[in-house]
Amino acid sequence: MQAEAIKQSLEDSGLRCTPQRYAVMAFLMESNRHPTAAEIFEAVNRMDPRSSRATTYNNLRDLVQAGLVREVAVEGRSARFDAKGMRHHHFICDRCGNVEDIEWYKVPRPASTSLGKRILRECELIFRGLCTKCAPRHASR
Amino acid sequence: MQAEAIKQSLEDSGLRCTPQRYAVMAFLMESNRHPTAAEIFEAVNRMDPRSSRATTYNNLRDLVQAGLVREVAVEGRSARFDAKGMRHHHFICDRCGNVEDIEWYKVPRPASTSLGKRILRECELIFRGLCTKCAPRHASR
DNA sequence: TGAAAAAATTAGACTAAATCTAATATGACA
DNA sequence: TGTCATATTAGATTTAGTCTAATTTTTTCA
Repeated sequence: MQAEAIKQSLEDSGLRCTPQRYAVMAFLMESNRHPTAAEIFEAVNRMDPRSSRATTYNNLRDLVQAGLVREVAVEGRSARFDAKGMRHHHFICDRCGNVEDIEWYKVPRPASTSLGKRILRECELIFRGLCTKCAPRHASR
Repeated sequence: MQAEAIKQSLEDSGLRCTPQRYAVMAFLMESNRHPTAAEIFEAVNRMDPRSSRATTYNNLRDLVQAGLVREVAVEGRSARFDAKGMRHHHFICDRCGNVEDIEWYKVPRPASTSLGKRILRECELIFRGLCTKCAPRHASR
């Protein structure tokens, strides 16, 4: 189950699976937003293991170094993080500033396939600087 | 000349062309990196007009609001800015974290044209999350 | 085992970026 | 010129993040 998987991936990366470290990972895995370090700190401390600010920041640093967590650049003042399970790129919309995940395709697809068509549509949005939510409404700008 | 153009664009946006405001704009126009607010503050104060920290931040805020300057999201702790002359999107490389400007195309081009080809190539890089500098070296990852 | 060493955690001090505040200066215009 | 809105200022405050030195936990290995 999940718990074992987290423990495993920590150890595969040469990190001990401490309660505090585990809690950070678990929270990041179940969260689909991109929480700030402060939010993670708060969430982890809402229930058990208790983790000081320093430990939370240290663990985030270690997890990023190990490649298990990615630091995401966003519009705003504080760095945000997300669990790096699937490969995706972070796209920031020009208009609303939201971060949108874009799948990472290992191999370019021909434009004739349906995946190829989807990719092309996404490309179009990227070059307009608009996320999928903003694009339809401003197609003509 | 430049000075007049800046004055004009400030006034077109309903902003008075104060010495401090002008200095920020002028510095951003001539700079091709994406300086931080602190760097802008320092640069503006190296020579004349003198601008307090609060004013520099206020002016940056106003310029962004007016659409003359854009706040750029980067990997790191402090927000960065650039003059928004040409429309381009900011792409952050997965590997090196650098910000790369990507032109903003108003209209999608057919893949048969040479511009179309270039766009497709750029799309490919984006979906790999790599900037042009990193992509060739890691094409096979 | 259990003593010594290594790794992790902690509270709280510190730093730096950005914002806020309240006082003062400047420019627009009747 | 006098009045009013706008802009600027110094410096205090807030907030995210880092650092430090002491303590706790885990590992190692005699």
